[in-house]
Amino acid sequence: MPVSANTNNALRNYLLAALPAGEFARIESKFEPVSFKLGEVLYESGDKLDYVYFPTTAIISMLYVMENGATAEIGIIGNDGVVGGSLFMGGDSTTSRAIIQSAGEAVRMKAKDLKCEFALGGAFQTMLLRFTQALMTQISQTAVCNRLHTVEQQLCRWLLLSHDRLDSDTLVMTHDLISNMLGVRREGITLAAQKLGKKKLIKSVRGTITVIDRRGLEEAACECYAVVNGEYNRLLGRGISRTFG
Amino acid sequence: MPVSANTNNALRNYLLAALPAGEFARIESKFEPVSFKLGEVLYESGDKLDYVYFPTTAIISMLYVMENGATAEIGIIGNDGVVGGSLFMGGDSTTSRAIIQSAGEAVRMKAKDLKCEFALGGAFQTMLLRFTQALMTQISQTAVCNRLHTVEQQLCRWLLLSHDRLDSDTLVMTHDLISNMLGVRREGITLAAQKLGKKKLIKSVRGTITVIDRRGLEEAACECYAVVNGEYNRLLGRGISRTFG
DNA sequence: ACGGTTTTGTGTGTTACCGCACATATAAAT
DNA sequence: ATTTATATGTGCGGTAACACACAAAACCGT
Repeated sequence: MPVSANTNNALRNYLLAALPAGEFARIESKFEPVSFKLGEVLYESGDKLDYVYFPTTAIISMLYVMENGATAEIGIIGNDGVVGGSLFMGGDSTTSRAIIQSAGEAVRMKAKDLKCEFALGGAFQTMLLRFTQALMTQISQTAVCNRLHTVEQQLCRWLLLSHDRLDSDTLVMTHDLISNMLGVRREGITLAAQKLGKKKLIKSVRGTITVIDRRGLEEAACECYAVVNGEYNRLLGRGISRTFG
Repeated sequence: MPVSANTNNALRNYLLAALPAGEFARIESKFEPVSFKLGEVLYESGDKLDYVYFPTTAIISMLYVMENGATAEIGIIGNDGVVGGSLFMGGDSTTSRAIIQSAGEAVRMKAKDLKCEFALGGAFQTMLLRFTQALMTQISQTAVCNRLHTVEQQLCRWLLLSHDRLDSDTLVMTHDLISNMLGVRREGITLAAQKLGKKKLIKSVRGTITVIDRRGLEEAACECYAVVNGEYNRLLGRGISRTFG
């Protein structure tokens, strides 16, 4: 019986890994591993949520879809968080779509189980609330960034947030997909990526973007990235950022 | 001893008014009435929060202030909500400034008392969580709106959100202040307000904006307003919108 | 009634991004 | 190897919002 596989998997999620051993042991049996492909939809706007997902290697993007089909990203969630938090907040659905931005694994938990555990009020509850607070900061900063910054700056922020939640330096992602996330034209991303390429910060080749100069990317980004990263560190108690020195 | 004054005051906040009588009675003594002038700052970005505020007639705007001084609004909170929710979420501060957008009253509660009551896990907790979820929708929609919609549409959304939280049809607010909220130029607001004026939706005269045709304003707005309003109704169980049949 | 302040109105030139059209390059399919 | 699909590059006209500079009101205190 491969219990340890399940366990190790779940522990790749920082939120779960930070739980006291006893508490983790209690809820461990509620987890079920799941695997996702790029572009897969976890749930649509308005869907009743049956599960919450704790990503271990996958990255999920929360997208709002307008009536005319235009999209804009609200937030990015990786192995530092949980998708479907509105469940314990009392809503059973959200107004956004959750889509896999980077293929990988997660563990999921039944909505009912989550609500039970949350109601117990221990470290698990504290952690979920703190993460929600961090997510709110990310969403807020997305709003600000959308208002005040250039596409190039926003691309930097987006790449950094994604890079933080990824093992590799290479993102499997087309300009077109990124343009959906940032809510701009595909050509705008191509242009911005070219500029960043000329500055030797990234390398963009057909369907992949590789981060070359992480430090330089941070400097090219607006303050929004640093604010979000700072709050994640403050609230969740450790850096998932790869910032050096 | 004017206990009833205090009581009635607090009950003008829908969140508190919706509490079961017993629960309200228990926490009633923790409330302290406060009065605010336009432009007053409840707290700055990074400040440690000593109180949470339940507006009764005041309206509060959550503003993000950039390093260069530019500002953008994240959300609007009136008598349908609570300011300082990050307290029970586990952060003791936020990255935004809370500023009085419309003068009026509120009741406040000590941070410590709030945390205690929240931990009890009753209707009060449920309500705080549900409101937080509604607020997240508002913030998300602000992000989307900032990305995809014109200043005129955004002005409509903003006016509607403010109007919903106000007794009067007249907002005491200069174009300059609104421009700070929406993160655009003052001239942009003047132009947009003129257009809405020509359509007979509002009347804008030196420091005040009066809503003339509420229904028309809703039609001129992007879908963002309706989405936010819908979620508030769904999650908080009653409409604060003034939408007619 | 007066001068000072605040608020709003208007014009000019600039810029970032959009929408569209299409050329080119890279990968996958047969 | 050739076709087909997908991804990226590039150019051009259009537009919404910008920055800056003032003019014209509306209100305020004395």
